[in-house]
Amino acid sequence: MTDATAASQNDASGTASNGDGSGLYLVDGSGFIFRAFHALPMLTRPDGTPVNAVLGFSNMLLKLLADARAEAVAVVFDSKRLNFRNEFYPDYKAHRPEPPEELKPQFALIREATEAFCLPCLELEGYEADDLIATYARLAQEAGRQVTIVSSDKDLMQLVRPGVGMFDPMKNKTIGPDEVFEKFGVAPDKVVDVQALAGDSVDNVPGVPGIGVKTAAQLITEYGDLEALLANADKIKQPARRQKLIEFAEQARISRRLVLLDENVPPPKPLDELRVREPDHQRLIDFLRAQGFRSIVSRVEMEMLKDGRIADGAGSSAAPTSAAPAAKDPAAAPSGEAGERPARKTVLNVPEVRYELVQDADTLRRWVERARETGVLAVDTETDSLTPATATLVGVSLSTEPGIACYIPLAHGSSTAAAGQLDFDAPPPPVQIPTTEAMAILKDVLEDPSVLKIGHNFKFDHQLFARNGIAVSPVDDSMLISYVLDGGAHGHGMDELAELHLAYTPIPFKEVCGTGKSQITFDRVPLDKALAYAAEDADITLRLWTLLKPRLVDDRMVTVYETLDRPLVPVVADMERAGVRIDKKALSDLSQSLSIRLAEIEKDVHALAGQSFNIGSPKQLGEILFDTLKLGTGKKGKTGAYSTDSSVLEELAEQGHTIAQRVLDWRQLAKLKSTYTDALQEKISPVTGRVHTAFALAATNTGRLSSTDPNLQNIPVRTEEGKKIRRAFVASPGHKLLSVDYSQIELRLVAEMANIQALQDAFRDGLDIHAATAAQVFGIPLEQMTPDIRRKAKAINFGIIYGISGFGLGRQLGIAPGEANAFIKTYLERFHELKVWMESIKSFARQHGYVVTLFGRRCYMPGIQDKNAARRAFAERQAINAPIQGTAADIMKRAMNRMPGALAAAGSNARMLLQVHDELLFEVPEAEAEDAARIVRGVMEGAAHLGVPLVAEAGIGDNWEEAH
DNA sequence: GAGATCACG
DNA sequence: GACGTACGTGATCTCA
Repeated sequence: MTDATAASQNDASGTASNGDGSGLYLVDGSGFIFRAFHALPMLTRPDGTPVNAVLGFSNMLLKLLADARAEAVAVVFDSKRLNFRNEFYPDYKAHRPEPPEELKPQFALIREATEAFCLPCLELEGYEADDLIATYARLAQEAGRQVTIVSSDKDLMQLVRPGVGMFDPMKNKTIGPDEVFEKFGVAPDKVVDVQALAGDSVDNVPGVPGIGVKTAAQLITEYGDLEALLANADKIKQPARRQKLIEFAEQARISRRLVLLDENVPPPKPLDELRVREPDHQRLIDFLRAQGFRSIVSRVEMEMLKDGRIADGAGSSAAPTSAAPAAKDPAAAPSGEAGERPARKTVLNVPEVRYELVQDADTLRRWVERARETGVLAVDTETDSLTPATATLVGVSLSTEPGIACYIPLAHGSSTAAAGQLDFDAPPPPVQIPTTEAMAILKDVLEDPSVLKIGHNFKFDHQLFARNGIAVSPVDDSMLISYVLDGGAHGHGMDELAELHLAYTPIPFKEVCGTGKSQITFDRVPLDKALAYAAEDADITLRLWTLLKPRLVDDRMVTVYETLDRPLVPVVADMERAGVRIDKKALSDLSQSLSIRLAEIEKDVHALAGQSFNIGSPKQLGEILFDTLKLGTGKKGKTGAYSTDSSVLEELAEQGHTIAQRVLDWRQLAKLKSTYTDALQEKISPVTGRVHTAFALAATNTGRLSSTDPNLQNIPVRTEEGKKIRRAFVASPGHKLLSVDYSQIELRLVAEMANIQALQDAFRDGLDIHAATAAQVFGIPLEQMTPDIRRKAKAINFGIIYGISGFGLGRQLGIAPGEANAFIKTYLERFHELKVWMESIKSFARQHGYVVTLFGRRCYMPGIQDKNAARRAFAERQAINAPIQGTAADIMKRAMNRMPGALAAAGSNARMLLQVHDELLFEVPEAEAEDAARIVRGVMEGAAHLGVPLVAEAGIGDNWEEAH
């Protein structure tokens, strides 16, 4: 974004002031601490002190200082003691629980942070931050200064007025009169009257019982204000409401006093002291470094380098640059001359950016040259759809160094004419390099082994270039680097990482293309907007890479990235591009027959219920079953609604209630129809005639892939009806489908990682593992094994993988938790190594906040230190499961990475199409099927060399059901 | 947009 | 003794 854009955005948002440096930002420090603490994943300093809220706070200030430009910023805190409201209403905020343990040490650190930023801290005993904010807002407004309250607290919304706005730093959204009206249904000056009636359970403000915000707003709108309403309470038509208003009139008045902010508290610092100040950079860096905030520090340092502040070793004493004139120094500049001061551009600002629109071949060649010099090139493609296998390439953006980027439009049309529509009045399309020519110029550098290409989710771009005959290499992916470094700690989308690491909000896609029905494709975006958006993406990608790449070495995660995730990009890109063939006719026939059967069942169910209702509505169904028909009492969930999930319905069906069984049938068929037979047909590409899923490489907490749009990892297989859908996945003419899956990989990995001798022996002997464990645990010889005992052992084996609990196992087996606990006890005695291993994992997780797979992948477990026992227990089960599931995922990735090479070396024409966690699906010329099966099994079984053998089983067929 | 439900490993 | 439970995903539907 250019500075001009940034400035205009600020103005448009209404948060900026007159630009004369007299504006004032009042940050609700206390409010922010709590919100940041709960919104951000737990982070600790090397010494164990939690600092997540401190990081959020620092990032927020940094961003604010960059955005606020010429404004003064002050941070306001609550005083620790009780405040004046408790004097007339002792219960005020009485139900507030103690702050969480991890938050307590952060209060002091946040004050330190404020001081490190050289910002004034405002607090006053006996008053809340909100009262101070109200007072300073009034004072500043009277002095003609524009005020922006940085908070999202609804209690502050009463202060919004001309000259006083609010800004929500977490949502990055301004709050003006319109937003206040949306929330309270009245103008800001009536907010306290509404709050007085509606009350607030969080702050323990009583209000009037039975009246919520909606009703309160309606009443205040009708009567003008609270006193007028109370005076006319007897005229209210609704009897219950009238009575409550009369009865609780005094309580409403007290509530109003509680929520009304005091604008006249004695200000702890004179308003004039709240002026723009130049931060002491060295002090700030020292503080941030002490908290271990590396990315933030390097950002500040980068800025200082740019301004020549580090070269001479000086911090704040360095000579001011032209962008930060001496008048900034409060000592040198007597207050009161604010009007003459030019807008400040602090060193904390996002550096100046230069984005160029490339519309001719020579300019593009210059960018290619530049990339050859720097050796790195961030690349991002823009298309007209999210399916890269079939999307049209609309443009390419490049960045060679931070702040320097370009956009090369290739297929932009006229922005006013609708796509494919003839409009002779429309302006002609813009000047663009023909796609083939641009690709020819780019091919050299994209395939140049000495230029590293950097993308964010490059799998997408890889496909587009592959379709243009370009095999991009070598490639780094900032999304995957982030995933390897911080998997489980947060998401890895570019916008989220930009917020987190760069304290910057990229231009939202919807701002460029709109949303919903009026959304346009990127080829219809005007070039100036396309440039700002697309070039920014390449710029941010490069910046993120610069920050994250060195951490791979520091955190010893290079091997995981280099051997598992990085090589996967071209492999999975080719799978997505290949797509899978679907028999559309089979699906549409299935849809039709399902429609008929659903209609029949629906008729039955309505007859059994004695009335017509929506079976698809769990709410209506619950009411029919338990209120109307009174089939048992029903159990209610958190929301107070009856649960009608399959376990409940199955129980009713067993008691002989036909309707429950019929609803179960209906549910199953409705699911199959809506999720699979209908939706899948629409996902067949008209271009390739196949379905192209997207495999997410950085979505799961354990290292698995996931599949979306459509999800091809959850195609039915368990029921007979479901298998019909799987039969619609077919091979091309002359081809077969080959499915190869790992046998019991997760249980083998438990035996390996926990070093369970007896279990390892059983696997080495090639025994039926569930029968073998049953024999060991229940002491029954294999020859006497019964299916029921084997079933129980199987359930325990699965339970182990999930981080077993007696309750869960009991529910699975339909036995009492106590009985299940006895099974677990015996199991752990027989396989005593397991218990030791599980304890060591949990202890490791508690100590480090993450767990590790056999191949070194880290999975962060934010909940492991939670004070709440249930949440902690949940995290402990995750901690047991993640290394098992994650190691299996690692092994599968190793196999996938070796697969194309192994197939090519053997001269096989098999194509890998899908991965379903422990299964790979291939399409292979009929005559080669058996050979391919042998090669694939070899690669999969050889993907890791462990104490237990890995076994892969292959199946061949004309469709997926047959091959599986 | 959240919650309930259910398809898969 | 308390917490509320099997682990990991994504899509669809209803309802506020």
